[in-house]
Amino acid sequence: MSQKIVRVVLEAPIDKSFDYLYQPTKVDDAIPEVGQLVVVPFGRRTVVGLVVGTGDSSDVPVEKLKAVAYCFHEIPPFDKAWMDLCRFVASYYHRTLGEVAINVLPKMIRQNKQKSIQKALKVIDEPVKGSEQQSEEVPELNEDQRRAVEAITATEGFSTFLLYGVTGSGKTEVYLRAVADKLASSPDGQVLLMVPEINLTPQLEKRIRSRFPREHIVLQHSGLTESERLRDWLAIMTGRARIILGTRLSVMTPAPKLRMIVVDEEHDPSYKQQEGVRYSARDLAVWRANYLKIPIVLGSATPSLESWHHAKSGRYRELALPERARENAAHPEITLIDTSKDKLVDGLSQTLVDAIEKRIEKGEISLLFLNRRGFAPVITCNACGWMSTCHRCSAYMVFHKANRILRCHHCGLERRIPKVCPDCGNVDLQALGRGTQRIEENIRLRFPQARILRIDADSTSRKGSLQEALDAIYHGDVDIVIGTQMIAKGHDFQNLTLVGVLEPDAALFSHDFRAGERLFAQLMQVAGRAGRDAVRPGANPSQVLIQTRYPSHPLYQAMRTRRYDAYVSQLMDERHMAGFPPFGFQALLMAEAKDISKAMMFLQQAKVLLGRREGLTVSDAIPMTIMRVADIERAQLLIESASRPVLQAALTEWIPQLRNVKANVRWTIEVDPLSI
DNA sequence: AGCACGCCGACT
DNA sequence: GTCGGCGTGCTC
Repeated sequence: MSQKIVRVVLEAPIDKSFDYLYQPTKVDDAIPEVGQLVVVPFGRRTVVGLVVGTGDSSDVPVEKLKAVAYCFHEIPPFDKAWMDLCRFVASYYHRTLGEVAINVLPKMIRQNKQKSIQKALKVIDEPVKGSEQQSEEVPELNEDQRRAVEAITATEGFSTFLLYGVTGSGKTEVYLRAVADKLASSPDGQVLLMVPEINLTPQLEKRIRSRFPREHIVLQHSGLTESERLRDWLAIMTGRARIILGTRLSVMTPAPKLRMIVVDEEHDPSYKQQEGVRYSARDLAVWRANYLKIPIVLGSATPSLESWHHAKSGRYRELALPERARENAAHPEITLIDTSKDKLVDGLSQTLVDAIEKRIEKGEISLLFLNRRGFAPVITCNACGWMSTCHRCSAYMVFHKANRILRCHHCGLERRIPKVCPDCGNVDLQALGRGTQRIEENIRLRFPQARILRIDADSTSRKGSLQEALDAIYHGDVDIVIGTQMIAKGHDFQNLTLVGVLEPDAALFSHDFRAGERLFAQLMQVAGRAGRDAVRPGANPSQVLIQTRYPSHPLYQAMRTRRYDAYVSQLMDERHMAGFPPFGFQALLMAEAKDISKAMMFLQQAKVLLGRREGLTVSDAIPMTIMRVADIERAQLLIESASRPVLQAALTEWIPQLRNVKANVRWTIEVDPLSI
């Protein structure tokens, strides 16, 4: 009996494996091992699957068994560590193993493009041609940097470091030294360096390549062509690639000799996958490091509250870089413009207009930062500053235009919009965060002679257009740059000496409890765009002007004094009181249907199924106004617990029951949602 | 997830 | 009389 049974998982929401027969076709065709990729017939189609077990018998009647169509023998089987990573992701985010494991593979493999795979395998066999010498000079470390590097390199086994330092404090140099140390002490080891968005930080790749000219360095991000992605992925999984520089998706690469992980800008929301399997790449990186017993470095000027919390509790080791690495690198001067005194005219204060004029005269560039991210509007009183808060959970209630009501996205409470301000009786209640569209037109009117450049998702959709725009700034071909958060990251520009922040307040009073944390991070980053080496002959220091109605708000005060820690401790208190992360854990059940009532009915049924549980809070079903596609309506149910195990146990029991509900809605569970 | 099968409404 | 809507069930 030479026929073997192989158990295979497939990319489908079916939580079981399927058995197949395997008959060797050639003499050298070995039986597939656990971790091997195979191609199998499944229903009417042929799909790629992952072998999770082998055996001599099956519970399925032999006549029902089909044969494995093809085994990827040329690709080594995945190791146990990678399989366990996928298993963890599947269980934590409540997906099937097949969905996770197959979903993270390069498209070329998922689609079984054998010719391309053969070609890529040939390419990675060729020796890497690196340049001969190190072209970048290695900078001296300051005292704090040296201490950080020593702490990291002295570590054996698992440890999470939080490298906390402002822009310009030299975090990158610490990463590079630690990487150099790891690669030297582990001749066949690999290191993974994660960044939020690689196309915005091309200079990091350059710097790594010149620092490690002889090493095999590969990229993993969604901007690569499919054949590049495949080639580099194979170089990783065969252990040839030594340095992996990638975005969130690189956390799932099957590096067999991983010795260290770095997560730069660990607070950045783009580490959260927002489609398919909605994982947090930062959290998975920590899990992976723990599993592999290797060190991991999380770096940020504005750490996430989760990481901050762990650093304070001693679970992470905090390494602070309080100083700027280069002595002549001055901080830009941050000034708050009180818009209750300096009134906005179509979004611009006189102080800002004057400042821009001055820069144009001197031939310097102004950057106007517009935080246009889709905030659901909160109702506010212009006279006394009252806000539409939910009296049940102290979150902000959101204005729903369609039926003209206020709704709390946290508990589901609904309320009529008050006709007058409940605090002062003023009749002039407004939706906060409106009117940003007019600002750009207004700027063009005010500065008709200025060369104005707009940088946002629309204006940079064409490949290379962002680079062109950045080049224009670099060469001084513009006077005023107007941009969204895209421009907050990446290069700093010598001749960019003024940063104006136009409408930041909406984020202060967002229904999204993470908005304040994110705004702070963004403002710090955008402030860093102003020329850092401000000590040029005869130059004034760069200036950051923030227009706000609430200059005494702790966020802005912390901004002005650069004391993130002061603001964080206030945020921590708020989160603690509300039971929000990092003090509580959340999951969202989201339902989509053509008819909102269908989605709502499904969620109500789901809530009944979940029942009442000790330590678990379940909101009402909440209809959402943010609709992705026309004709599709969304609603959601929020599940919270102070205990992760309690939340996870409830989800594990609940989800199989949900699968049996026949309500004809699309639904997904999101664990640890970024916003609710 | 796909994909087929199956049972009820407006069309050549 | 058929074409096609989407509810239901299965895939080794």
